[in-house]
Amino acid sequence: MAKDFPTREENYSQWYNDLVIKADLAENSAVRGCMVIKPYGYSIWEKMQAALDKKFKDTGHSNAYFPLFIPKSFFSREAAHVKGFAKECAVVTHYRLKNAEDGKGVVVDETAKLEEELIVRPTSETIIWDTYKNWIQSYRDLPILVNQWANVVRWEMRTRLFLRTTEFLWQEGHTAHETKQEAIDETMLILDVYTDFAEKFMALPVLKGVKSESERFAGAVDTYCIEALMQDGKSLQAGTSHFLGQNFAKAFDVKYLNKENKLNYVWASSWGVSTRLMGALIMAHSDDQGLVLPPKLAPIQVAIVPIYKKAEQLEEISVKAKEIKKLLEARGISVKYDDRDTYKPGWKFAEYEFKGVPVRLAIGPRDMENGTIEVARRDTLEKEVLQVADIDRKVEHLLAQIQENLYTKALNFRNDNTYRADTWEEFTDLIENKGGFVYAHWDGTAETENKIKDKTKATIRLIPLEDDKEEGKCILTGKPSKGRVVFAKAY
RNA sequence: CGGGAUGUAGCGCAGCCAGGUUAGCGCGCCACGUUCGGGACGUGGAGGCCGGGAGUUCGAAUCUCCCCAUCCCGACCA
Repeated sequence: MAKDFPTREENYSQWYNDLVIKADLAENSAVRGCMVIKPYGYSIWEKMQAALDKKFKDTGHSNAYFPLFIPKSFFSREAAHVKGFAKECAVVTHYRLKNAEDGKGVVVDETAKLEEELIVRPTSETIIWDTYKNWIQSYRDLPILVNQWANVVRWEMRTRLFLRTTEFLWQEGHTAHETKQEAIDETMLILDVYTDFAEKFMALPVLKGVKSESERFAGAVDTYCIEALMQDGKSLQAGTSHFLGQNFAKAFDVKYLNKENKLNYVWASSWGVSTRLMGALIMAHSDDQGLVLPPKLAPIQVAIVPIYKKAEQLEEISVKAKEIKKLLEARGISVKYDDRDTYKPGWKFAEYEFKGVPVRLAIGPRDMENGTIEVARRDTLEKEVLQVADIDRKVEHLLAQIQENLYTKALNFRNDNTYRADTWEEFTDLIENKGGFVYAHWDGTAETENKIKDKTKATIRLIPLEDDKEEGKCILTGKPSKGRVVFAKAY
């Protein structure tokens, strides 16, 4: 299936593109910039959804669903918001087609023009705050802790599977609170939820921080984020959580009566992660042999391959294999027993390897005689022959070990690719020749940030939250800096 | 929207410059047989409006013009 596959060294972006397609995760569709997420890829996304959804519910949130379409006028209510999204909105102007006069196909029926155009949501703050206005009258209605799983559309000029597509899937949480502090607490709570998810499920270490003004969400007071380092030394924003202040409450006139019978604007947060996480997952762990998936997100955690010559052998092996499958499933492990006769064992080995299945078991006639089984792990590509007794416990343990190992490997990689720069020369050298995260001083102005971006293509990924604030001088202007920020080239 | 390139079988490509029988090759696909502990082999077979349209010509995948689509670079991008 995937023999001619470039190494990361040879061509990193080709490696990524080929991996996504050849591992059956997604493909380009007939619609420019929009992808088809294939069953194998989608089942990974479903696992992500399930884990995140549980975390949201466990922290008191409920799911709801708001419309795909947003009246155009809603967008202009919040000035910064419309400015940020105006350039990438799909607009619905008509609601009917008709047969073309020349009989060739259909054309837009110009008489069916919408009174007010509809925007296909690039995010849902506006429609949601217009709705919340009706839900909120008193402090007793607060907080509102709602999340929605949805698709959104942002008309991107250039797209890449999972990393940037015109339409993508995500979740967006939208909360309303009595006080500023509650809204900030919510923003930070979700940042921790995302961090925990990235580290525990994706095996992906992330940096937490706040965005500089130029990277801030359109309409937010503060945007917090988690950033992860990919194997090519570029940073990927894996999730954002915004403290919206009272911006949307004021734009949509959402007030509540407090206990003192006084009207106040509510305080808000919004937060989201998207199918972009799939890109992060792929680029964080995979190698030149293909996809590597952390056990907690792998659709198939264990593949069992029988090795046999005759039909009677297969029958005998199948009995044993199915027995093992049951034992593993009893421990909550997802298992695929692949007894297809249409592919040879070697082919199957290569396929499961390429698709990142964490553990592969092989049973052949020799094993049947010796009471053994071959166990291969995807992360290290190591193989060993174990006694089949107690195999379910051994595999369960191995899966946990793989999960741990992937995280450690990714963390070591990040540590090895995190630098400090004190001069402009050091900085440009690191950005150009090494990549990775570079901690450096910055004078705090958008102007300097932009100049650095123009000169090096590196941007401020985040301002660390609770780093020891060390004073210094801006690497570009030499002006005073209150603390180091994290620079990197980014996706 | 600028610069460059490419459209030939499901996928990847050759053929085009120097027009000429039935358009090839690899992978994949189907059937049968032998195989099966790291991507098997043999034999036979199916599959093409050569991106679309117009033109030149006795004759066009090949030459000319127009159109369409895709990819790469740039601009753009919470």
